[in-house]
Amino acid sequence: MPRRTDTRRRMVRTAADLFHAQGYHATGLNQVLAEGGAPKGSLYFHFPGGKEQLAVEAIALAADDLCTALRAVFESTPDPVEALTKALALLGDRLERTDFREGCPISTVALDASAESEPIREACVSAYDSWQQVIADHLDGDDALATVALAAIEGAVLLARTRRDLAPLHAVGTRLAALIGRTS
Amino acid sequence: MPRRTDTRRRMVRTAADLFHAQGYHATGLNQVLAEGGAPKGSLYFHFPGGKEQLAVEAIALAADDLCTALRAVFESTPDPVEALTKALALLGDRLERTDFREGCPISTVALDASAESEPIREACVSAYDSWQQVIADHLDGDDALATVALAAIEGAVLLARTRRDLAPLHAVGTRLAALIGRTS
DNA sequence: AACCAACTAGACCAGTCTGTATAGTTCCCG
DNA sequence: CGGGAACTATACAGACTGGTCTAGTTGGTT
Repeated sequence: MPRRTDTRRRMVRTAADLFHAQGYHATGLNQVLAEGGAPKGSLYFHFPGGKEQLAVEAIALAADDLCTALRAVFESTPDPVEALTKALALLGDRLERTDFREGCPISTVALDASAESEPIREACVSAYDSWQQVIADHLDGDDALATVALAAIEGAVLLARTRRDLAPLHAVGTRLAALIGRTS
Repeated sequence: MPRRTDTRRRMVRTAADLFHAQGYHATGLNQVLAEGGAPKGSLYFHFPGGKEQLAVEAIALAADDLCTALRAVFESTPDPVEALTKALALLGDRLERTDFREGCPISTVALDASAESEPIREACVSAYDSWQQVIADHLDGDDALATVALAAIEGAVLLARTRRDLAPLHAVGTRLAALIGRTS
C-alpha cells in the first residue's frame, strides 16, 4: 500500500478530464473534489498552490498522455501523412465517444486561463511543443511544417467540436498530403 | 438623444471585447457592467435572457465585424493565397496590439461555453460558417478546402496566442499555397 | 400639464467560488 | 505499545456569481 497514495493521482486525473471538457473557469474545485471523491483538506494538502497548481499538473498529465499516443502512432506508421491521418482519427474517435465534449485536451484551458496565469500558459506551451516535436521528428525535422500540421489539426478539432461534426477532421485529413508537400 | 439608446449597443460591444479576451466563464456580468458604465437593472431590461443572451449577441457582433473585414480583404485581393495571407496579418496585428490577449474573437467562448449552452454554440457555428463562406466564395466554392484554410488559421491563432509568438501565423502563411493547391 | 412607456439605478438574494483552519484518523517505525 | 508523520474530514470565511425586485427618472405624445 503506497503511502504517498493514489488519491493525489486520482485528483489530477479527474481535474484533467474536467478541464479538458469544460475549461478552467467553468470547472469548480468542488466538482473536481466530488468527482474524485476527496475532501477539500486533501486538495490543499497535496496542492498547496491551489487550483492553479492542480491545473498545471493536469495539463502536464493530459499532454503526456496524448504525446505517448501520438508517438505510438508515428512509430508504427512510417508515412507521415498516413500517421497524421491516424492521429486525426484518434481525436475524432474521442470526440464522437464523448458526444463532442472532449476535443483537444488543453486548448480550452489554454484559451481561457493562459492569459491570467503564467504557469498555466507555460504548461500549455510545453504541451503544444511536445506534440509538435513528435510530428517534426517524422517530418525530417521541419519545425515550421510541423507547426502548420499541428495548427491545422487543432483548428479542425475546434471546428469539429463546435459544429458537432467530424467533417473538418476529414477535410484536413484529405488535404494533409498537399499541406506536407509529398505525393505519397 | 436617441430613445432606443446606444447603451444597449455599448453593452454588447463591451461584452464582445471581454468575452473575446477572457472567455465566457471568466467574464463576470459585473465586469461588463462596470466597463460599459451601466447598472444591473439596465442589463436585464435589455437582455431578459441574461448572460446567455448577451453572449449570443456579442458573438454575432464579433462575427459580423470580422466577416466584414475578411470580405474587404478578399474583395480587394484577387489572389486567394495572398488574401489569406493578408487575413493572417490582420489577426497577427491584433494579437500584437493587445499583447496577445485577443486572438480569434469567438473561439474561447466556443470552447468554454458551447458545450453547456446550445444557443451560444449555434451562434459560434454561424460565425465560423460566415467566415468560411467568405473564403469558399474566393476558392471556387470549394467548401472542404475553405474548411481546411479556416482550421489552419484558427489553429495558428490559437498557437500564436498561447506561445505569445507570431511564428505560427507566418508558418501557415507561407504554406497556404501548398494547402490550397495553387502555384500562384 | 398629464400620462405612459422607455429606461436607469441600485439594493438585495441565494448560491457558488477559492481558500483556510483545525480536529481527527490512519499507518509505519521503533 | 507509543509516538509522530502522512493524510483525511469538515466546518467555515469572505468575496463574488448571476439574477430579481421595486422605486425612480427621463422624455416624447396628446
